[in-house]
Amino acid sequence: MSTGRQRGHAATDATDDLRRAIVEGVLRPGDPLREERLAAELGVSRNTLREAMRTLAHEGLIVHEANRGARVTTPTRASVRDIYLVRRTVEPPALRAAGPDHPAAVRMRDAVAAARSAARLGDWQTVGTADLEFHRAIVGLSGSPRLDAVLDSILAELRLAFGAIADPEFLHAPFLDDNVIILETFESGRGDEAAILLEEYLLRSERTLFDSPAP
Amino acid sequence: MSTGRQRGHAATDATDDLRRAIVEGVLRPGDPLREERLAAELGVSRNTLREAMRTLAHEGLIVHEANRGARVTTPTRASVRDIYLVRRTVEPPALRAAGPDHPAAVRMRDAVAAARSAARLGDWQTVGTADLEFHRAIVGLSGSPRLDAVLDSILAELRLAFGAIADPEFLHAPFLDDNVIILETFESGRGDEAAILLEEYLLRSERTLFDSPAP
DNA sequence: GCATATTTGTCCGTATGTATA
DNA sequence: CTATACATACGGACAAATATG
Repeated sequence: MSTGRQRGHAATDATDDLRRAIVEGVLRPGDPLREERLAAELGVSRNTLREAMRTLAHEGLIVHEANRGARVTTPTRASVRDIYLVRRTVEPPALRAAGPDHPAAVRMRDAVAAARSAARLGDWQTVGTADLEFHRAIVGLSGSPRLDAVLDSILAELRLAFGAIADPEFLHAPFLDDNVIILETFESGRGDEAAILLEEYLLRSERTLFDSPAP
Repeated sequence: MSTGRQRGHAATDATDDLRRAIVEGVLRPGDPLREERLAAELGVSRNTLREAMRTLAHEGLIVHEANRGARVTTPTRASVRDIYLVRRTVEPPALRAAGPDHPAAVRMRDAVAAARSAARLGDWQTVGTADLEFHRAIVGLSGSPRLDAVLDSILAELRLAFGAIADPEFLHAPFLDDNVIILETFESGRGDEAAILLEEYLLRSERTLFDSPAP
């Protein structure tokens, strides 16, 4: 997983690479981000790396301590609770406001399909990705680039918290059917009902995360 | 507006200075941000300035064009509409979920008081600031640092859009009483009702902005 | 408690590429 | 089409803060 692609804007590429490394767990919560070392690893200068780190700090994936550099953010119970509060605030209204003929609805269908087939193969990593894509698609119904950005940032943080949990099957398996039901309810025109189901889903999902070993 | 204060972290200070300059209209929408010039003006190096610009780009106050540098974001009808959609999504639920004994409620009271007394003096600039503080306080009821951050960013963008309008009295005067009523309704324990009033307020406020000369 | 090694925070000089007069 | 201005990016430097032996 290194070269080959056409690397464009160095700072943006470094941001993306570093974000991926954090979200995929290559860099773990609490890990210090040494500038010299990291810059060499990403193939950019220290200045460019620092630009990338600013962005990720703004996204909440890393935290700066004065004169002590940056570390990968350590998720806490409070931050997970907050993330789910944001999700409950942002996701259900999108289902309420849009109709089933909305163009973004196909994204929802595709995501559910991808999650189901990955689950049959036992690929829980992919199930997780598809699950998050499903919820991104829901917010996509609102047609708001700003709400999209909020959810992207929030879900990246959540994946960071997921990383602290060993067993992704335990995390995603119970909710596959929920997504299907939410989708079907929405597609049958009962957006309000789908929104309520989604809210319940989010409450249960949060509880699952809290009842798990790590955080 | 220059020295005197104790300047700490240069990058952070530069970010704050630049944000202020944009939000207060010293730099106007579409203005190019020349690195050499701006860095000198802010008293930092170009590298440090670039870190600051990354943050502001993430906040939506400036936009980068590849190899052509950054400019102050030009608000559009679409962006104003989106900003209000986010506000309607985030603000009313906060009123619904919290009770009138919530500690953040005093912020609401203070903001309303400040707006009223500034209005008596005809200081519409201050009225505007207090108005936004009122809505920040509402979201503060939710106790969510992430929703706070969302609203901060959104309202900074909105102030940028306000800047395009000549007459702040026209913009804020009609809504002074709304805030008072929303506050009273909330304090009497009718949070749901207050949320509905707030939603209507936001719809009217958006329309006022659209009916105004500039955007 | 002190001397030393690391690391950040910051700045400068400069090379390269891209857009514009 | 050439010249100019500018953004992008790199590498080196150094003081100050911090960790380490």
